[in-house]
Amino acid sequence: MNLKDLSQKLGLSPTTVSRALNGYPEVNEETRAKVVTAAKKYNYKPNARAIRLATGRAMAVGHVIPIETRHEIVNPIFADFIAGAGENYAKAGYDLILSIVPDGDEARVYREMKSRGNVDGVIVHSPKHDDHRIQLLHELGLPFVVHGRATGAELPYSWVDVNNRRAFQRATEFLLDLGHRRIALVNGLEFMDFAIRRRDGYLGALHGRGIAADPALMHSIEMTEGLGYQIVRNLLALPEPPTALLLSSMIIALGARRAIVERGLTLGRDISVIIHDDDLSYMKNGEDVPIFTATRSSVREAGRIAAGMLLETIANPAPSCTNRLLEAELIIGQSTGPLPLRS
Amino acid sequence: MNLKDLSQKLGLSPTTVSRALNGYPEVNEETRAKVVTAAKKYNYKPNARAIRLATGRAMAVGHVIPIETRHEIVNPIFADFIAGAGENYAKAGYDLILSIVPDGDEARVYREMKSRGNVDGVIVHSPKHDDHRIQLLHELGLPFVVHGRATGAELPYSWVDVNNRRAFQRATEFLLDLGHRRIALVNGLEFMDFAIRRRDGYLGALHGRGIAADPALMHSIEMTEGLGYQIVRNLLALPEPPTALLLSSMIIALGARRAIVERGLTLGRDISVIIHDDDLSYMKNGEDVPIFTATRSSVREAGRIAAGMLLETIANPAPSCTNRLLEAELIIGQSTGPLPLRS
DNA sequence: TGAAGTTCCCAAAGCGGTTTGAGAAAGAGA
DNA sequence: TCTCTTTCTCAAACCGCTTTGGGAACTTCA
Repeated sequence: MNLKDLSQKLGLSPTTVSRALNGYPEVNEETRAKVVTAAKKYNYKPNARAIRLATGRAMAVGHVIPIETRHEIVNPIFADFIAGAGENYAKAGYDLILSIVPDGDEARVYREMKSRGNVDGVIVHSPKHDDHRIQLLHELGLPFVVHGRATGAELPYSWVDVNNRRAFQRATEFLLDLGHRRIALVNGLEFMDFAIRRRDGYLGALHGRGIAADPALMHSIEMTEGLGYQIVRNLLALPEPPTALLLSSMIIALGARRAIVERGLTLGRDISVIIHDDDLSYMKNGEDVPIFTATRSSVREAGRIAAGMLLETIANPAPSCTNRLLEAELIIGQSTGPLPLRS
Repeated sequence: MNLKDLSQKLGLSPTTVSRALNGYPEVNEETRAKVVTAAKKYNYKPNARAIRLATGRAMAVGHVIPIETRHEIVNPIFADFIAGAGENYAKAGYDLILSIVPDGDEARVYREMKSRGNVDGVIVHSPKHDDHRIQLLHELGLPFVVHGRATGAELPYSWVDVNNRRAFQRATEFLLDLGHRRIALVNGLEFMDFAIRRRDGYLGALHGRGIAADPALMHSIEMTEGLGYQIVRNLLALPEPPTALLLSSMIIALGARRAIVERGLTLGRDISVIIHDDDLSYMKNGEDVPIFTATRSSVREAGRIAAGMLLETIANPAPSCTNRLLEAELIIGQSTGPLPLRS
């Protein structure tokens, strides 16, 4: 059942039927009612392919997700981010096109999306420091919103980000207030923009109290359970081990906990841990009582916001940019405590 | 730059240019070469929207991912499954359209995909026991491949699945061989098909040794860390606690480990644990040495296979069905050991 | 009564490709 | 030389919708 069939059944022209269904004012309300009920009756749904060609809009947004090449790791936060974003797309009648692309091959994909015209805009995931993709998308004229920021981009652009710097500064200060002085940082890979900001927050807090950062306590890893375990095990084996850990993700924390337990230490008593919690649906930081003290910010909410911004940009391609800086809340859990007395 | 422009520059008709680029035989090789180089020079990429309308193919595959409504949980295996599937789609020039839909609302989405024609086929995720979606997709005539199976569907259909029953039977037998008799099962929700099969495998192994299943040791939960923790904590607090655990996912296992450690027990010595490991990229079961003894099967590989099957079905819509049953390997890790002597 | 608006609907031209059916040019066979 | 193929190219139709530019019928106003 297509527009032509339907219009014939109604004894109207395709034009009128199309206008009636799309809410144009130049059609009699009585006629419109007839058309609408007929459309429902015959279960008429306009062909998406035809609409796209006729309107020149793809009615789709692209999410280009880089996959870490060496270990082929897909960042697990994507599932929740996309779940949030998807809600908005569905409401607006947009499709979500997912493209999982090896690290460094994204430029090609963006160019192709632009020239083939199968998306109206894209969400940029996992921005690196000084990310070249922003420049490219500007040149291509493809609307986009960045999840995160890319320090160093000279042109303005739209983004949604967590205040990573402040979150890690606060977390560090919280540990300092508890008396900790040897605080280790287990960060994500520090060519990622978020990781740089977190390190800055950590260093800022230490500096504010006149404490020198110890490079032996600062690590930058891919955020997996296994690496979290290894790094923390090494840290605990140091002659002067840290008394507190600042961990960039829940998954690192799971490995860290394994290392801590293995060494016979008790979380929150022998050693304090603060994590950053993206509030992933399948990996909650405790159901009622938080397990870890954490800086929390829902990545799903970020997805919702980013999608909303992108749809807005597509609908109204003004040259202006919107930014949204989300503050992480500091959740006090059971994994932090005062500096233990020397044993 | 569109087909018309390009053909004018070449002094050829759009027909010839189109045919040259699409490899039709009725065009002179010399002409074809000219066309191809010109296309490259002017960076001509055919408009995806026009191709779709003209050919009647959407050049896209839909993944409808149900979101558990109460807790809004997105199954974390999707990220890896889709990463695997995406490789195949990219090669074939297909887009991957992701649709995250509240539990139970999938039927509407499938119908809409069919009538709007924005996909050529779909992958069915998370089949339930006697899943109605299979019947629906048959009626709609939309090509599909199921990741998993749905016991009770009367018509044949294509699927890729792990041999869940055998995996859990082997795992249970392995524990029995180690002398364990009180083996607990912490399964996924048992309206999910995979969970039913796993339970059957577990029960089959017990039955094979003449051991009665104890309902107090069998649990069915949403697979989260938090619930894994709660259930295992309760199990360990029983007057006669289990000496071994069979866990349906790595994430449950993380919670289980927390409960075990909290109780002061040592994994693999005081209590044995076997998990099912989907080999998620960000949640490996140990880098070199496996942490948990596990039945392992790569969900990413399953994604690759499912995508390949679907593309095949779309290209060649024969009435036949393909099935692929993947055997999980049993990985011996450090989390299992012989039944400890009575303390 | 005639002119000027309104209101409602339609024919036709698009969007940018693919595909059909046919024709011109070149080569082969008689 | 003429006819029949084969080879290559093209004009035009088509995919299913939107959108432009009228135009008929009906009001309103002078």
